[in-house]
Amino acid sequence: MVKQERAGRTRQAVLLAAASTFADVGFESASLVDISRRAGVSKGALYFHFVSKQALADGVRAAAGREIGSAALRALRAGGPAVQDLVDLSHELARLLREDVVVRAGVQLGRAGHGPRREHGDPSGSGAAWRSFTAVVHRLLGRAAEAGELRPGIDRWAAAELLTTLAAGLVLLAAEDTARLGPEAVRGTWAAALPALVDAGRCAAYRL
Amino acid sequence: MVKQERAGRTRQAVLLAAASTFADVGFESASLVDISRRAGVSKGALYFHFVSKQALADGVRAAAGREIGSAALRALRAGGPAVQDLVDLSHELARLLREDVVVRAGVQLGRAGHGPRREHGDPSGSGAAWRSFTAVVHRLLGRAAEAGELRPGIDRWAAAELLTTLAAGLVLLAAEDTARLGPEAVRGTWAAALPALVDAGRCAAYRL
DNA sequence: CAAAACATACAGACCACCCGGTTTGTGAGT
DNA sequence: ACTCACAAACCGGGTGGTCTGTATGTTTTG
Repeated sequence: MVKQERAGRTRQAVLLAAASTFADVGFESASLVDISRRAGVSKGALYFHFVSKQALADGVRAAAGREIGSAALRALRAGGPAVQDLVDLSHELARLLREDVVVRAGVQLGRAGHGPRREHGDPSGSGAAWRSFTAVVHRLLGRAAEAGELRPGIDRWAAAELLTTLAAGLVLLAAEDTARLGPEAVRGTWAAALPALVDAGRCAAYRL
Repeated sequence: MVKQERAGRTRQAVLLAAASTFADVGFESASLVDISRRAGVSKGALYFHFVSKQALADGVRAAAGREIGSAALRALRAGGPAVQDLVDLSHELARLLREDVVVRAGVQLGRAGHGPRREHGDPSGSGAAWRSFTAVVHRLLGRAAEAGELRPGIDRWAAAELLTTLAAGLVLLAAEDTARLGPEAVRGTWAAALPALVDAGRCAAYRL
């Protein structure tokens, strides 16, 4: 029952090595020997912390989910103009995707999505992740609508799904060209998409 | 020296079986025995037509590329209002993705993108496919701008990349929920996104 | 010293690819 | 028209290698 703190370090090392390997070559092509070598531990140590390869992937996804979730929470709590908060959130997520291997591996594992077929309950399919992303966006849009920031007569759910689709598109395209997650690229996307949400005249009011 | 026509049939059968298998379980998890069983031929026949598993995947991608390319060409040739042509093209692509296993497998193979690392020349990375998609959209937007359909002062390249990103997003999200490629879903996306391209008043002029 | 944490060796399975052999079609020669 | 020779097309078992997961032994830590 005595947890050792060294264990935490190796667990983290394994998680990091796994994330970087998954991000590099994908789930199926990643081998556990390779991961354990990168982590500087043995396969036995790996299996001590994660009972299976799938559990390892789940661990990576969970860690990525925690990071993304906390970013979303911060955006919900920030009390600025809601659309501005939305823009800021997108930049923060892009930064995570650029710089954080765990996040990158997490969404990448969601993309391929070919483990054992997720069944009905499906608590961990990446579909749920995107749905909750849409929900966050929808709440921010609600605040924006109250403040009169949005074009009148806009369907907030449709707009939220639009932004979700855009985010998913960036994720997909970034797999081939990481520059699409750079600040300028995100800014450009916003510049093109913002008129769908906000009156053309007011677009200049936001710092993209 | 003389091609037999039975060969064409088996080659096609193998291609179809491979597409459906790849679409189901992904490239890595697909086994050649399984594919040949589904095609109703032997492993030897498979290897007669495709020298390697990678070649098989390339064949599927090429076939999918041909279908998508011809749809794009049709859209470029159709002489209607350019924005309407764009909408119609999107519906056609969505239909292909819904109903055509080969197309579905083709983009799916592009998504995972974890074969032997594509090098510099990279003629077959899916990045190139998306780029040429952007180019098609850009040309259609050019026609639309000439006809005065677009909002003034729009950056056509940025708009084309926006639509490409949207398409990529739909592809990614459709992997989890095929309904997103249904006509109503596509229509909804257009309804939300069109104001970014066209003056709000004129949106009603298009049949989404 | 006991349990936790880690290492090593091995078992069992799978898979891509190879290869010798068989069948099927085709065109030339008669 | 009929055979024959040859190549295209197809078959299916074998092979080498790799991979996940387990079983068992060793060190580290509270």
